[in-house]
Amino acid sequence: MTGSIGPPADKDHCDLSKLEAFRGLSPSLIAELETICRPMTYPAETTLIGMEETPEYFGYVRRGILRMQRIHLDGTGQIVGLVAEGDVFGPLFEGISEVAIESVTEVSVLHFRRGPFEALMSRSVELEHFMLQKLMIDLDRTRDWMLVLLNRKVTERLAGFLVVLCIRYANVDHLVRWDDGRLEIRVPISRCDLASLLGTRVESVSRAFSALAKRGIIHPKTPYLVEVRDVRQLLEEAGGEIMGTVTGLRG
Amino acid sequence: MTGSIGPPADKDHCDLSKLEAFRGLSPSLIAELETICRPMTYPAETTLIGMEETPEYFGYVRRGILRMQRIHLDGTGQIVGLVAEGDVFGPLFEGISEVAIESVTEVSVLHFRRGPFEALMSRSVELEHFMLQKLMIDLDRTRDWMLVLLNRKVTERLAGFLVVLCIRYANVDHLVRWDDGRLEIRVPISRCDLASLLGTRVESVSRAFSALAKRGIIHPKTPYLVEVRDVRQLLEEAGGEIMGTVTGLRG
DNA sequence: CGGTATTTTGAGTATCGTCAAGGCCAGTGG
DNA sequence: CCACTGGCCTTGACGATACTCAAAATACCG
Repeated sequence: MTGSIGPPADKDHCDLSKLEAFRGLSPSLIAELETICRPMTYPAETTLIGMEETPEYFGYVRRGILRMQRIHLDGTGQIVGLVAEGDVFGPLFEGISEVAIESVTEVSVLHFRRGPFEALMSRSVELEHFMLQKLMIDLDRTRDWMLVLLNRKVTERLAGFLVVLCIRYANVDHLVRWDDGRLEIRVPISRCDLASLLGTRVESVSRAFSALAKRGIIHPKTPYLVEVRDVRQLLEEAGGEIMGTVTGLRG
Repeated sequence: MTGSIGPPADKDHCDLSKLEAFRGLSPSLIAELETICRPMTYPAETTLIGMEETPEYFGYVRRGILRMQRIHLDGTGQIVGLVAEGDVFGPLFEGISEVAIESVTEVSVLHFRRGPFEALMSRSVELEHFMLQKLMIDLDRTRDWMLVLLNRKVTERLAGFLVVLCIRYANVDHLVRWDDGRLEIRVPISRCDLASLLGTRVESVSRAFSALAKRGIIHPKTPYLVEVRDVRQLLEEAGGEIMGTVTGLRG
């Protein structure tokens, strides 16, 4: 066979129609998006977008974990959220980024060039509507995370983190696995980052893991792999009834 | 003079063009919005929107303070945010409300009936764009508030609350007053609500006020009126450099 | 297998939560 | 007008939790 038949083997081509996040968009819009889209890969611990910077692109995560981080003047950083497969990141419009976006693991992302993307958004009601819905989801998730942070005990916040992880990334990146009725969670970040995310210290996070383990709620196999032994108790620890209605929890 | 000349003295008429939040919208869109708008007043401690409910309207606050609250099954509530003059509230589209909206003080709001409002939004790109920007602001503010909650000490979270109050509501509702170089803040909620908002207990909030007062940073005149004596130290306590870039702080 | 970084554990101190008591203010009724 | 009352705020005392510093144990990487 000389000359293939399918689409050209353009290494920069992005097939958006296969991605869950873009499901429902019209083929023509997807085609237009694909023209301003470029796949990129970054190693772990890389700054994709600095703080107070107007990046050249708007991003979509295909694989890997990133953290949203507020950098203080003294160099220390405060993690304010994670970005995972299927999430989008980066400020819309002229806005400067309020947070830095850094890779935790190696990441594979799609870049949408800002200028063309925003131009397309002003032309396409469909895209603007799409972004509005993404924003609403983001807002809901941020509010949900706020509820986790409002827990007073570290064990409660840790439990909340694990629950949120299960709910948001149930079928993502092999983060959560239902293994014959046992729930296994891959903790995607270091204890240090987790401490920052939960608003506490590394030692307290470690003690919280130990405390939940001693109560038989979880069983940490390695620092990055946790088996949940009692989902009900975990939910209760995470704030109980609250989490029953968390965005995205169905069933 | 028999028969007035100006607009009809319709008591239900809303003059949106005078409201800061609607600045920039085209006259025709404002006119359309005015037709589906109705002014309402509620006494303090009233539930405007219950949890898990699809309200009949979308709201805009003209005067007063409301709280967003998550109600648990056991009847206790967790406050997740405040809504003040110029803010909008209520879920868009079919979404059920994730939080209850309750008045703290007597409030004067504008109702926009959901059906017509959403219909107008799908017709008017301008309105959809407007709502998208409102959502982005909301998201930024929620992230800012998250930073406040990530502070470990109650005094720091209280300082953060006061700073956020100054920044967001600088020229609203007489909440903040620059009195001859002295800054006076009206605390719009009870200690009990404040404790819930900060993720702590009433007693700790009270102690935090006392601690900041003893250090000369603030001077509580009444429980609901605080004079800030050292803005710099207050900012530092609130998280220092972080708050320097908080959304809306300019200059 | 060794070296390094990360994680966990330990001990002492600071902060917070809990329970209890007291103070302040507004509204009520004598 | 004043005492009474109830709600809210503040303060005190004590136990629980978290932070700090230090050291040990474990995991990770070549």
